[in-house]
Amino acid sequence: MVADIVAMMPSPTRTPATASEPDPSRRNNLALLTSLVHHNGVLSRAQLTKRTGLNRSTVGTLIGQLVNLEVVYETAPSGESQVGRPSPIVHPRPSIAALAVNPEIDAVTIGLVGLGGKVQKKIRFDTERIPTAKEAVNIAAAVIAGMRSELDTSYRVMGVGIAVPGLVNRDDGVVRHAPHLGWRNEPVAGMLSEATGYPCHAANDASLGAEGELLFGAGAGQKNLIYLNGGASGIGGGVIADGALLRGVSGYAGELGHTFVRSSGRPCHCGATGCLETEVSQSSLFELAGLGGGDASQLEQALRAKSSESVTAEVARQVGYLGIALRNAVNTFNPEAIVLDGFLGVLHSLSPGTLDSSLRSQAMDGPSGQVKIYQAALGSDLMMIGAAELAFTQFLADPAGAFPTPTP
Amino acid sequence: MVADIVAMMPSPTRTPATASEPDPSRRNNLALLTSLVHHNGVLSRAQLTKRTGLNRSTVGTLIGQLVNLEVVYETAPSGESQVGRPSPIVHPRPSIAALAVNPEIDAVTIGLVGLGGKVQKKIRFDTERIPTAKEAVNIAAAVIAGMRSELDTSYRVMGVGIAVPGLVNRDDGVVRHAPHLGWRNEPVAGMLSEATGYPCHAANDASLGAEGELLFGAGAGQKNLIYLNGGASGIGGGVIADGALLRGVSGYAGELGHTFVRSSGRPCHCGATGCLETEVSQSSLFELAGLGGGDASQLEQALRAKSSESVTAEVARQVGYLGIALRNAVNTFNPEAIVLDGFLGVLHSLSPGTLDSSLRSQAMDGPSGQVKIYQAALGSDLMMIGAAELAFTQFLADPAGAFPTPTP
DNA sequence: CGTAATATGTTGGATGGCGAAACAAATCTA
DNA sequence: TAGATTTGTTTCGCCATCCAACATATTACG
Repeated sequence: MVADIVAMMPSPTRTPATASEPDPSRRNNLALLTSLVHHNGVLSRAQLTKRTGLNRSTVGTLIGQLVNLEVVYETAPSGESQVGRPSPIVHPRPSIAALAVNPEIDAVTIGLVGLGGKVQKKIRFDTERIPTAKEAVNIAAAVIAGMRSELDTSYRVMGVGIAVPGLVNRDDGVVRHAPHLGWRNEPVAGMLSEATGYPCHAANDASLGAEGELLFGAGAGQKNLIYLNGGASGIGGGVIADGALLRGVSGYAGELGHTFVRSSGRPCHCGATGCLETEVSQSSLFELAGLGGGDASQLEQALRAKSSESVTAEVARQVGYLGIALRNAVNTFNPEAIVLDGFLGVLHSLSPGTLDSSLRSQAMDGPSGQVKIYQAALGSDLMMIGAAELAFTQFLADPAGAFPTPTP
Repeated sequence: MVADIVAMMPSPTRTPATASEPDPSRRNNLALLTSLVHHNGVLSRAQLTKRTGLNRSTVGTLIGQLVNLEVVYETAPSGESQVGRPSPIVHPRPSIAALAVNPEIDAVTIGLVGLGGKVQKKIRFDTERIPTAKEAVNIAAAVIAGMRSELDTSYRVMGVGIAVPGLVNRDDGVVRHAPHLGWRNEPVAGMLSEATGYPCHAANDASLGAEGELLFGAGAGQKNLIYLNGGASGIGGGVIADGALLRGVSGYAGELGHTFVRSSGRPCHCGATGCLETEVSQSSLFELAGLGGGDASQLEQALRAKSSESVTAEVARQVGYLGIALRNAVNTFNPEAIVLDGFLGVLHSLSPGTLDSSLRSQAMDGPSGQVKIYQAALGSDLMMIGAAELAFTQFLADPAGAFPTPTP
């Protein structure tokens, strides 16, 4: 129970080589408490004291400030009581909110997520054809404009997060290349910021999925996890290492969909051959299932119903390649958990144990020892939560700082 | 600049609270300064002020403390002077030192490294046969015992770091499996600590190599780099992500030597097939070069002298597989630099540009855009420096804390 | 049913590190 | 030689935190 977060202790494993840039994991204690409440939902003041390692009195004054700032509120102690004076419960205020935008090949989804990670609102706007960046921004801006009066009266919106299936430079919000959307060098964050007046940030969808699963989903509490999502637009990946999202120098890290899994494999749109994404795709599964379209759960049902030799063979083939990619990832990252989303989760669920045993036999003893494979837990809310987290980041780092005021 | 990181900021940590110790933020900043001086060698006080973002006066008092603690010393300003009052130069005291131990299949090397990263002493003890863990510990203990009087009079030894070619659990110092040494579940850190009285820590050699190159070598200043070392005992890897070594849940991360590079490849000792380590090895290169043994630079010379079709073909074959592994790594990590050591550096040097162009064509545009490939810079000192860093870690996190006193 | 034990909130005071400002020192420029 | 510039030094005030003592709310127990 001794806090994994402790007041004012330098991390012994990370001695900063250069102090020229602020370490983003360092926060003041106000931020620490806000993050705890946001990510864990409901905690008593006593629990917060234990988790932070701060003094009772300090936590008292800090919570007082957060109450004044209307970031959290306290309620009477819960029914289940122990010996001693009951401790009030601290809740995140869902009226502190962030907007989330997720453009896909057939729709643009806009969501509103409150502090604490609950999706308050989700609007899916189906598009006739693949939206251009401009169209996606226009759609998002229009939907947000429609919500505007409600947002202004009932919420404090901290910003907008955009989850894009492609390479995104998180620092400047430019989509470098989103192959399935056909976007190149689109400054979506800037465009949407211009259109709405809110501060906007963009990132890769799978990276945000990884963060969402880390904080609120199947991987909650883990510090090292790999998230892999399989959808119509290929396979995206996000990696959490030591509690933080792996970003790389430009924020492009985590492209596990392009892991090499087959010699003389088919050419991939990325320019290489034998990528996981080209060998493992959901289209053939949908065909075998006799479905024209649909989501992962429909696919799973249809494949289970239609179990035949050809289905079994194709599933086995895809699981085999997935196993190779996972073996690599496990040897590379030594994670505690692998979270599979979309049709990759279906593959795992259809042949339970196959991936596990494939990992045990292929990956090295040490790294593979503790790995567990999960199916993703958050479903369609995941992208909203992950994208909103992007918009919350700045606020969580400084909850007492100036609240951004939209200037449309 | 950075002012906000330092003052009165806690940092989330994975270590339990030693709540009894006071003044955590001062310790933080002391640690910051000590690390800067250690890793950058020589800096003026003015530079330290800029780098840390701390106030002039604060840096003054902190440096004063470090001088009192005999961690650093100041000298007169350097000759090259600008407008304004010259700023004294701060040097790390090399008498603050750490011991380094590196067992290999044919030798055990023991080194002494001073604060600032300079190798003060290096003793290579050749062994008749592959040393057992016990033998390696005995050798190291004996050599250290021989140095003991000098250590006690002229140095303050912060501990011992052991670099082991294999899977090492950094937390408990147990070598899980070192295939080429034939070690399994050997608590080397505990054994050596028992034998010498110094606090001992162990880690994977390539991981430590990565840290060494990051802090003092070819990758100095980078925040995202991949280090790959090819030696007689296979291929080891270490990854620096966002300025910190990638460890994974048990510290086994970074095993890039077992990246999948070939379908239906040869079986590897790790249990899988098609590993980089089985397809790319130095033994065939040594054969072609007509050498029975030797180091990387000898190999390079011999291969250059003996250039023939068979040499060219084998080099091309190995570079091809290395390219696949690097492509994976680049897509996964989006690093700024790749540092190749040992015979992998030779491969790169023999066919300059091949790896680069192979990366540009295979890896994705975004991630590969900024990558540069380097040959390792530190040579045989690297392991000493990396291992010593392991022993310095605790000291760097709390330079004012209790200095460990050996109790033999 | 009342007292003890336990856990936690609350308050006031003490601590200690840091930044700001004013001043001093050392160098370059003109 | 005077001014500009940069940096070390000193003093002072701030403020987040911890500590200790006290208050409060609940369970445990006779």
